[in-house]
Amino acid sequence: MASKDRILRLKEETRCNILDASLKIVKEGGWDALSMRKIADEIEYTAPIIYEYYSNKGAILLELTRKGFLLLAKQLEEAKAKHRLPAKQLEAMWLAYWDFAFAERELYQVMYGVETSCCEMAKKMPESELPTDLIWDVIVELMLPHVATEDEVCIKYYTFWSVIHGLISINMVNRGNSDETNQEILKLAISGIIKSITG
Amino acid sequence: MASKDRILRLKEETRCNILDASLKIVKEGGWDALSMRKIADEIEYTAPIIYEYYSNKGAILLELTRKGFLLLAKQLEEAKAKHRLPAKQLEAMWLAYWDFAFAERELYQVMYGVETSCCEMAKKMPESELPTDLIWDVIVELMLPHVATEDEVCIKYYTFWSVIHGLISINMVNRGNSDETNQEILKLAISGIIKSITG
DNA sequence: TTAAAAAATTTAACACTGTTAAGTAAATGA
DNA sequence: TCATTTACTTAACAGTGTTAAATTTTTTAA
Repeated sequence: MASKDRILRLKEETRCNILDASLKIVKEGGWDALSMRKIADEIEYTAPIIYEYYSNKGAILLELTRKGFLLLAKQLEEAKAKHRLPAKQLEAMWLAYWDFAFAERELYQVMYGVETSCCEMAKKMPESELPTDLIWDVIVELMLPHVATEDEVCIKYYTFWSVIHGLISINMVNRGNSDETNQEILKLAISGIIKSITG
Repeated sequence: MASKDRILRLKEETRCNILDASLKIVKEGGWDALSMRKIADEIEYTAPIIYEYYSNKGAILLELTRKGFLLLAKQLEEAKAKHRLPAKQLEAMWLAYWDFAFAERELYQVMYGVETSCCEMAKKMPESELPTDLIWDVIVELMLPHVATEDEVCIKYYTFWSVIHGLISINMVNRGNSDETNQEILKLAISGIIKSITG
């Protein structure tokens, strides 16, 4: 029965269409815009049909997450293949990682739990700059007697902030390391940047 | 009319109770568990009453966010006050930042857009370790001829990952820096860590 | 004290969400 | 052609944020 095969192929296609439709909706309106009924609209079915292909909404997110990791891995391999020296490879891979995050912004968000909605919220809130200012001032003082430009301090500040916020995020989203490991990474990173300032 | 004052005081108290109730619910069941009706239950009113105090749910989140920034700033100041040398102050402040993130996990999440729901999702997905493994291998190779232990590579890997994921998150949630600044931070951080490996 | 006005609070409703069960239409097999 | 399976839709439930109307309570004025 070749018709069985045809039907199986159609089913696989619909499974794929659901993922494509989901990603399309998310790219147009963000993760909040994604709903089962909108997906159904997009693939020209009604909502309950989707449950024939994915057990629930979470399973769709999970599948998109998986696709994201595979795509990222592929791009890391390509970046690596362009160089011979490990140092160059490593640099190229992290730059590829960076590019992936913004080229596939929505995938990166679901892969690593980067919130999307609170974007415009934290802005326009003066209190949000309080912690920044406090640390900023100490960095300026640490660089004395050299009078640092805005850009110089900015780079130092964001390097500090990135490594610490990154480590926090990673640990919060998929609690990764042991406490000792975290503390070691933290202290090494902090003292490293401080040394790069004091020379 | 002193009764006016009393009423105003009661109103202010209810405003505060709403925030307290919200945070309690979130601490018990995560951000997904927070709903207007549950808040109303907690303060022993019905849902529409809340709109007399906050224009919508977002305004409540915003107020909690503000409280978070104020509390963080306070703790940073306290950390700073414990030291004289700017280098020691800076270290203490970042460690205080770290402590705040986990002591006030829910506040940190809403302040900086750290997703909460996808926690158990990315786990148990083998593909999620693909990018990690790829980069891990190159780090091992870069450290040759020294044969690195698991822990040594782990620290290097997470330092890389933290600074880059952190910078990505910061830019995604409240798009901060210019492209040039980001690239500069990125390249400096990457080459810095690579140098710390190759010596 | 009582009637009227104002404030406080609740009930009901709307449009949406994910999800399930029941019903209907279409395709398939004998 | 008839029966059975498959495909699909409609209807419903419990939940969400939010608004308007109805109701109760409190305050004010006569």
